[in-house]
Amino acid sequence: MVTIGDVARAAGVSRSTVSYALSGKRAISDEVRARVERAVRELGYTPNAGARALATSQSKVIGLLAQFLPDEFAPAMLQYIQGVTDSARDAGYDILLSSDPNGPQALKRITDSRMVDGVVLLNVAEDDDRLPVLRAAPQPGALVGLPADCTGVDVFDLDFEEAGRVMVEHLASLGHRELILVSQPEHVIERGGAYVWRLQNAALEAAAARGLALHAAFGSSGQPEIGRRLHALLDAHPDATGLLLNNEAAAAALPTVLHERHLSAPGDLSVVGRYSDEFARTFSLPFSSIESAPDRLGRMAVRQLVRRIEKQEPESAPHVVRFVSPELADRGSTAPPRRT
Amino acid sequence: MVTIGDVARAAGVSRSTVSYALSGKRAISDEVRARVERAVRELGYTPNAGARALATSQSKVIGLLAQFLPDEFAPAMLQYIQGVTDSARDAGYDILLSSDPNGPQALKRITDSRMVDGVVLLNVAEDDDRLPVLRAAPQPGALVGLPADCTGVDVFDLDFEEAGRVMVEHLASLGHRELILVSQPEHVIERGGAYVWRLQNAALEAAAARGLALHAAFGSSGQPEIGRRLHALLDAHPDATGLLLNNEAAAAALPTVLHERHLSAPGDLSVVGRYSDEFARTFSLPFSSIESAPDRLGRMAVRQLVRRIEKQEPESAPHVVRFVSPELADRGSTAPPRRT
DNA sequence: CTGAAAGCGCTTACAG
DNA sequence: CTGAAAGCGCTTACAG
Repeated sequence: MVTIGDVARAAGVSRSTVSYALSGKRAISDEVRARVERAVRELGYTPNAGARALATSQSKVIGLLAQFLPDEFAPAMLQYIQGVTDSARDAGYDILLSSDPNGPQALKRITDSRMVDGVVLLNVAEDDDRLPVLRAAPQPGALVGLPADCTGVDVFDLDFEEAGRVMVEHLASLGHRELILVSQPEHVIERGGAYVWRLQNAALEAAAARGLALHAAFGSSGQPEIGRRLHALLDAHPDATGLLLNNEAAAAALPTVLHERHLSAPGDLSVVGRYSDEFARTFSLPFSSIESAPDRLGRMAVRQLVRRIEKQEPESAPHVVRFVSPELADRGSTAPPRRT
Repeated sequence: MVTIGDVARAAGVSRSTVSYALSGKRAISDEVRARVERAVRELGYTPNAGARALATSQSKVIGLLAQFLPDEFAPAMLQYIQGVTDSARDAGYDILLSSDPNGPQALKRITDSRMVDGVVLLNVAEDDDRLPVLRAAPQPGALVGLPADCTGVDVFDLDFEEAGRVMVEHLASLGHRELILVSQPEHVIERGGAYVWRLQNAALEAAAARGLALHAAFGSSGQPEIGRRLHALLDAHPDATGLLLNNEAAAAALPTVLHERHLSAPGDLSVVGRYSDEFARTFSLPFSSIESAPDRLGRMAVRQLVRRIEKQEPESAPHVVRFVSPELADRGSTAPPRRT
């Protein structure tokens, strides 16, 4: 392999001069710089990442701790990953992707070995067992998802409370009086997916404040269960005129369910989901929905993380907890309820 | 940070002894080993990855070159990624994920800098511009997807030709005489997605051999275009009784299209897709399909790559091109055609 | 069975 | 404006 020594020899300068010429960290005469650049080009020199990391204590790599949980919704995950990798690249960082089911152990190894300069955690649970490890690590961390305790980390999440309110108020203002809310499976909550509660409780409160009936239920995360569940809920609440979905699988299954019941939205039922626009387009989902903005959240997390890594902020600038406000993408699946 | 020197001091031995005790590369007395292990545990020592990589010329990292193309189907991508990361972890490797739109440049940087010991390429095109870079790199590479020229790399792909034949023959044997095949968008082909041709040509041949009419068409990769396209195709070929889908978005859109046309499968139309079982479950797709096995392909690629990296095979063992044979998952969406 | 030392390829004070 | 040298934290021949 070609090393900095080869470049130095070819350019007729010292290795340190090559290093400085490349980093720009001290003034170099135009002539020498040109010779170095030429040698770099001709030899095809790329610095050895391990050597550089060892010398600088900086790897220029960000760790991305994802968990591919069987009962959580995979496609959304890719969008988070995409937001993170894209913005990391823009900032000059590579991504080390871990999907180890043993999150704390993987995180400890990755941070202790100094493979990464910082870490983004996806799928953060209310009481996430990776957080103690992250707080003990020397590198900064950014989370996508809101834990109970946010000390020592930067946190980014959709404002699920506001999302619940927006969903309910949108249908209330159209005149609906009885709604069904289908949430994620109970496993997700048990695992600490507090966002399910956050949306549901806010929706219940908003419904109570407006005098609406809101039937809150859990749904599973795949077929055929979720389809049966939707049928059962529609059977159980025949007078409900609005359906709120905080469950991507339910949204994906709903067109078929409506077909089977000979119903259509918004004629027979107004529907509001909570998922990304990308998801809606790819899966032909014709329902209005709260944009869950996974790519945007991933980008926000990386940008803040990079700011910390590069200490653009004072050493221990206060950590942030930032919520993306929900926006309703209107796809025409809501209308005033049919008079009964 | 705690270094091997700290461990050595705590255990009262030399740094080399610590290294050997940890690697097992030479005999160590039980007593010394115990002292070392204790010190490692108490100090929480993890070797510095950069230093180790520099000393051994091995990073224990595999590069994963994915491309998040806007008109290709995202959810399938996550399954490839999952197969790759999971099997890499099993083999003791971490994953460096690159989604750089400039694939050749990213690949060159990652390999030249010795960040990775080997590379897996996803989304491989017929004439993939990353291949020259990969062949010139000192690390081995494994591909998911079949390029025109396979020299110097290990290649894994679904047997799309056989898939086309299986689809046609399955419907032929049920008595269908006129079929429609919806492929990926033309962009995908122009970009070098030769698998589209491979499946289509084999299907056309099989149809010709059996005396069937097969209307081959392209479809777009998202809504609402793909829905309109399906309607148009069904309008144009009213006598077709079988529908073959080599296009995930089309499969996702079809339930709604059938609903809108008051058709059902297999009563009015027999349908066979080509996608993964995971995809079918998540998106409530009730159609029989050829299993595309993304996770399996990812695993195969990594296993072969690791074998090369670790030279378990003779230095330049012949490179492999391995096809996964298509299996038809029966979800009950095919039947003999309705008599007209 | 163990240790002292060289070397991996960089960066960065230190000197001039 | 440039160079010689130390040092980052490992591994591994070399010696005993």
